[in-house]
Amino acid sequence: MIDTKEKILLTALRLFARDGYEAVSVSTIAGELGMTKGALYKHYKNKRDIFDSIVERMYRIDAERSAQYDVPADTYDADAEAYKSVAWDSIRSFTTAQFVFWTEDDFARSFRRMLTLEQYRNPEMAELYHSCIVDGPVDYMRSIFGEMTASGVLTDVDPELLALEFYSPMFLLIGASDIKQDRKKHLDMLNRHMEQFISCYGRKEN
Amino acid sequence: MIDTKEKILLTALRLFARDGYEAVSVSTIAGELGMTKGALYKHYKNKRDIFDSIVERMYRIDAERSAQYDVPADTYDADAEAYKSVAWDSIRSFTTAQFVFWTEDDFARSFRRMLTLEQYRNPEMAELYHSCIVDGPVDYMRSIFGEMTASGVLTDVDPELLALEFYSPMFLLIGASDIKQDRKKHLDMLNRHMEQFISCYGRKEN
DNA sequence: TTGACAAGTGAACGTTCGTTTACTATAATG
DNA sequence: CATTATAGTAAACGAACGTTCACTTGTCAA
Repeated sequence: MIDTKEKILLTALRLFARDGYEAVSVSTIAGELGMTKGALYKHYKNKRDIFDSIVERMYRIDAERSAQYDVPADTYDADAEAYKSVAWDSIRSFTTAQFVFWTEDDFARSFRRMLTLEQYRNPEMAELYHSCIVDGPVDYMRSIFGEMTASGVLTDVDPELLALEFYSPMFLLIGASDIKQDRKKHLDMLNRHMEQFISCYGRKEN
Repeated sequence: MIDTKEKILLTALRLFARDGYEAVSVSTIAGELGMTKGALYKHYKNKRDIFDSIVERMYRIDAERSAQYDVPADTYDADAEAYKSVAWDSIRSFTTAQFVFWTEDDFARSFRRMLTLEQYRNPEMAELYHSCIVDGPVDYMRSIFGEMTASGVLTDVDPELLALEFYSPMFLLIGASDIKQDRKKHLDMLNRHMEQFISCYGRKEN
């Protein structure tokens, strides 16, 4: 089979995401694929090589997604009222897309869980974990809110605090989705949170 | 030494919290204490017994803390304005105490990290993790906010949404404290969040 | 047809795992 | 003083670990 290497990577990721890297044996990965562990070494030079390939893959996926979502936001030449609704709309859809990505996309969901399990052993994984789903998103929202405050679309509360208020419910709901798979309810809570946030901090008028 | 059993428990917890249960060997635990692994079996019948003792210990600690913090809140016989400030003050101090507990108390902090690492393997650990630091606190705040809304001290937004808005920043900051040990900043953010929350949702007048 | 190569088997490697056992030193108890 | 319990060591157990290797296929190009 031509995509055996891919199957190994995905199976290993699924197991790493449940049990942690150390707790998953090469035999188990091979067993899940109906082959012997010796065969794995035709595709990866060792167990760590599989792990590294997973991380490398995620870097690639993340780069592609960033490129896709980096609308330069230079389109605020229209009137203020239009800019306002466009800004909130794009925040809404971006946030929802991020939530769906981290909770429903098989690779991203497993990768996030794997990072969760590796964060305390490996400083590099800790850094990656936080830049992906803790500090990273908060910093990103802070920079957006900073611009919006400057444009007068937001009340002038400290953007860092606003970013925390905005993102942390999403962070909690992502974690909650790992156990209760009540997708509808979590998405609903996320949307209600965003509306609440906008009604609290979005400026009604100029 | 009379408290060897205690030292074993604390050392094992510290290692479990960093590497995960499976990745910690009995030899390593013994080695950290300067003894051979055979000696461990004079105190615990096997490795799992150490883990179970840790969980049992946390149950005990949690029960003691609940008993201590369960002020029956039956003291809202004073005038509304006084009740209001008393309610917010106790929420503030309770929240801060919880944050300090989960981020600075050695046992609680390690236990929380251990649960984080075990949550995907063991449904019982998943349940415990969420009841301790995800759904549990949210549900608790929801019931408090429900009462407060009924008393007219809070705007009548859905208490479940309010609980999410209130607790999730604390949840994120607890996680953030695991890497950046910027204790002052996290406590500061938590306090600013609470003031922001109160100014948003606390009724200024009756 | 032949030869090279890719992919998988199964056994073996040395190491480490959790656990048990025989034994020893120390300290408390009759 | 004799004895019994406690807390430790050191060695061994079988099983599982990651990894390697000789060997067998099947496929495809020369």
